[in-house]
Amino acid sequence: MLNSFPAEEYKLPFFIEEGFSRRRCPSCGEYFWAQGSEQETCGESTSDGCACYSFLNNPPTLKRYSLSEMREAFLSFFEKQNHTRIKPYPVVARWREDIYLTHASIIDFQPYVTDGIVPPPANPLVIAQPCIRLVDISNTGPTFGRHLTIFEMGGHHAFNYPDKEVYWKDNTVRYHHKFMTEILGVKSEEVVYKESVWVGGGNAGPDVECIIRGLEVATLVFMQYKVVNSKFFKLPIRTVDTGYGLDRLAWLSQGVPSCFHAIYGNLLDKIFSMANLDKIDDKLLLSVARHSGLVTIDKNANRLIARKKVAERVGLPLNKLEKILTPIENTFAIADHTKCLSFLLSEGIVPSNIKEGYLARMLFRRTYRLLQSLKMEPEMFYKIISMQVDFWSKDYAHIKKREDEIIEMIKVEEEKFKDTIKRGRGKIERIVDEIKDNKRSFPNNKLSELYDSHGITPEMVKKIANEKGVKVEIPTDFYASIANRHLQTEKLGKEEKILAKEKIKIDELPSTDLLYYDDAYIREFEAKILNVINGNYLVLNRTAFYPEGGGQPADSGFLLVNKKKIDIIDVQKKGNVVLHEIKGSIEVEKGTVVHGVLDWDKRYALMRAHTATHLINGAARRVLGDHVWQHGAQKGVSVTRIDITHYRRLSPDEIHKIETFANQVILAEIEVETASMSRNKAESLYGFRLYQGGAVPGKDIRVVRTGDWDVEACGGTHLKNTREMGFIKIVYTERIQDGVERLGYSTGLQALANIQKNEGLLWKVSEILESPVDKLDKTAVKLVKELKRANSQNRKLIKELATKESATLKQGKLVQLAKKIKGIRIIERDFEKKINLELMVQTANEIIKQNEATVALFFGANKKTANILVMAGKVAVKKGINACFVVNKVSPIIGGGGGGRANFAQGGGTKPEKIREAIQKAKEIIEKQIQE
RNA sequence: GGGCCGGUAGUUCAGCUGGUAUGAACGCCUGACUUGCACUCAGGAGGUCUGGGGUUCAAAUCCCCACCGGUCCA
Repeated sequence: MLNSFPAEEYKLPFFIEEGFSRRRCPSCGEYFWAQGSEQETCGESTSDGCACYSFLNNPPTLKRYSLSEMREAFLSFFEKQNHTRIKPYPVVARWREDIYLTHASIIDFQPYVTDGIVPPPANPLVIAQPCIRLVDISNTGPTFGRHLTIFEMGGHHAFNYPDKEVYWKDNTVRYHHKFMTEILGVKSEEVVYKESVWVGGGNAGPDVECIIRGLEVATLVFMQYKVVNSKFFKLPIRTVDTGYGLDRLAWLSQGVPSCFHAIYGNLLDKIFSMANLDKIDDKLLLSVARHSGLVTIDKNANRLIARKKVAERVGLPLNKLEKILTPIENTFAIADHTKCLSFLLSEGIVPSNIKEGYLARMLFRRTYRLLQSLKMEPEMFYKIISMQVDFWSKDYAHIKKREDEIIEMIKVEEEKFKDTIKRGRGKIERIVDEIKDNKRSFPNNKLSELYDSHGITPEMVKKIANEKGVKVEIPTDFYASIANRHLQTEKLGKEEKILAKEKIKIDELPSTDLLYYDDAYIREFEAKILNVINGNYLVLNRTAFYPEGGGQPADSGFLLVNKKKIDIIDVQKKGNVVLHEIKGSIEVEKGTVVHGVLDWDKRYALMRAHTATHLINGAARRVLGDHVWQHGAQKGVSVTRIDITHYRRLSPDEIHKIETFANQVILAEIEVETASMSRNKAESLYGFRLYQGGAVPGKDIRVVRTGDWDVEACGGTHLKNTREMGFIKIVYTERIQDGVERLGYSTGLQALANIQKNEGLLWKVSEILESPVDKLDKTAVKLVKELKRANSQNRKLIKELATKESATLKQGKLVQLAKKIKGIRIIERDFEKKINLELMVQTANEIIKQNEATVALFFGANKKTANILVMAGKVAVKKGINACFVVNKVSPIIGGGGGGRANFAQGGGTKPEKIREAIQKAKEIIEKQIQE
């Protein structure tokens, strides 16, 4: 991988004109451009210590800007420079398959714009994009706001096409410089440009980082390469990708101790006072802030090492600084995380244990722990979230609309987390108690298991163990070892299916004309054969066969080729070409005209299913809330399913409501309209709700709209009108993941069939129970009650029987079977064909209870099996009886095995005819045991 | 998308190298002693060991499937 570009790449006319010169930082060794002769180092407050922040209490700007003022200054400046202002995109990147969250402004335009598939919404453009970067989560706080999990990136972007140049490196830097100096009023010689290389998201290019008074405030990236296997390939479109840290710029202009002070102002003060941190030594805070650039927590450097450096410079003992700073940093993090959560949840992320939902859960749990560490009550969480909602609604109105849902989801999360903690505590206590009893140390593998499988952090284990006086050592590489564990399992699980596909040069074939998009109701069509691949894949110039896609299975049917019927067994789309897989193989000339006929019953059922999916989705959103998104779907002829995000199990009421809503739409006879339109238009008309089925590729998007009920980007075939569906019935629901509910449903006659099936079942049960259907619930309750009573009575009876049985034995009716040797009674009893092990055991128990100097030798045999049971009282065991040994030795005679303990053992076998022989042998062994 | 853990009394769990659920604690019921702090003591009730298959003489325990839940990572 390239780690530097030639110096030429950075030698811009602007630098030469303005008297900038290229220098090398003696501290970090990197090259930079600066104007004045005074600038010796790169001027950035790095972990190498090239500089510290000199803007604190001493901002270089003409005035102080709040974040929203800074945003406006940035946007309007670039508007004046002929950039079009674009509305921010969501923080959840639903239009992309490769990532969950928007972590830079350029994300909005990848991959379609940067790859040249779709034109940009404007060119050049300017945007202020809220971004989420959870990779920086451990730095959020300790770096005083240089890192944030949520921040706003100002970006002015230009997309340069081979035939249309907008602007490139030189102008980009000129714009930047103009903004910093003319608008913000920073002195020109205070702006330092550092050379660097930017690689990310499969793209790369040179970039310059802009440093002012120690703080990096912007990165200007010149994206011009695609990275494939560590090699760079020139892209046809060169993209100006700039990122201005609007939060950092606000910080710079205010000169306050931290970026959090700059962003949140009064809100931060309130959180501080909620955390009982009213008396903060501002002087100390500022002097720590000056050196906070030294701190960066990553895999190589931990919090303590960074803190040590700061402590040295501030001149305080490490532990004292640690004690003062930790609560402050935690409060910073709380301010940041609660904002991040508000944004995430407002866009319908449901906390769960998979995908983006997991990120929300992780963020929640981290914040919750931070609150605990500050001894803040959980109610504070809600208060702060509400404060955040109000604070940000001024600029992002949609957040306020979702406030109730946000609070509800946090409530559910809190309950879940409390449960986890409670369970965890119990688990730890049990382990610790056991360790204490055995005086062993806490095993490390237990620590990993607790964390990995039960979500219990080693810190929590340590705390609880310490309370109980057991020492726990957390290995320093604990989290690394967990990561390692996952790497290993990942390797094992990665058994990629290599589909040995024949090498078809699909790209060279003309794209298939898709008749089903012109009219979804075409059942028969004429087409020409363009190609036959491998003898069994037909390529036609046009087709009405729908290829598998968007959760809709492929059509089936047949083709008439030279009057011969050929069955279509699968249809797939590769690129723009539809492949028809046929049964068997065929030899046919190219250009032959064929007649295609669809299996219409199947297709029509799938159309109903597909439209039904949109209805259910719309209904679920109305019943459950706006956080509901489609998480996946599979259409079927008899049952179709949709997975939706929701934070709770669906109640029967909710299911019925969804069902009712969907049926009301059917009765309302709503037209289903499909339209193809440009991505930009579709997004601006309907918003990102479109992407229910995930990211959709391509320049143009097919939009399926069911009145006001539902709008989705969808490539499937749909009914013309909802009335054709007839009827819809939800037949099952299940929870496939925490936060994801699956709904299964059928339409039309199939729905009726499903109901009839269930009704049939009801009738059958009613017949069996001899109870009318409407009384079945009561009958069932009664029956279960009775069954329980019968069971317990049965147990009682067995006990009673056992008592009687033992009494009989004692009375001597069967005394001939009892034998006394050295004071030990051997009671032999044949239960014959009535082998009831429980009765045998209970009877033996009773006998032993009466006289511990007894050995019970019970047995029974029916046609199939034989059983032997030996039980010895305490006295008998002391005399040397070992029931287990006896049964073990004897059971093979009856063709089986057996075992147990010294006082009790049972065995059996499949040769009942040999039972007498076995018992004889058993007696011999027992007698021998007593003799010895 | 991948991995790990679990489902046993009303509750939290033990038992799981197959062999009696004498299961434990808390809760519940009855009685005694007390009448104020998790009172104490004596006794008792309470289980189709999530469901369905399989292996076995024998399955809560081993194997497979389904359902329900927990958790870590991308």
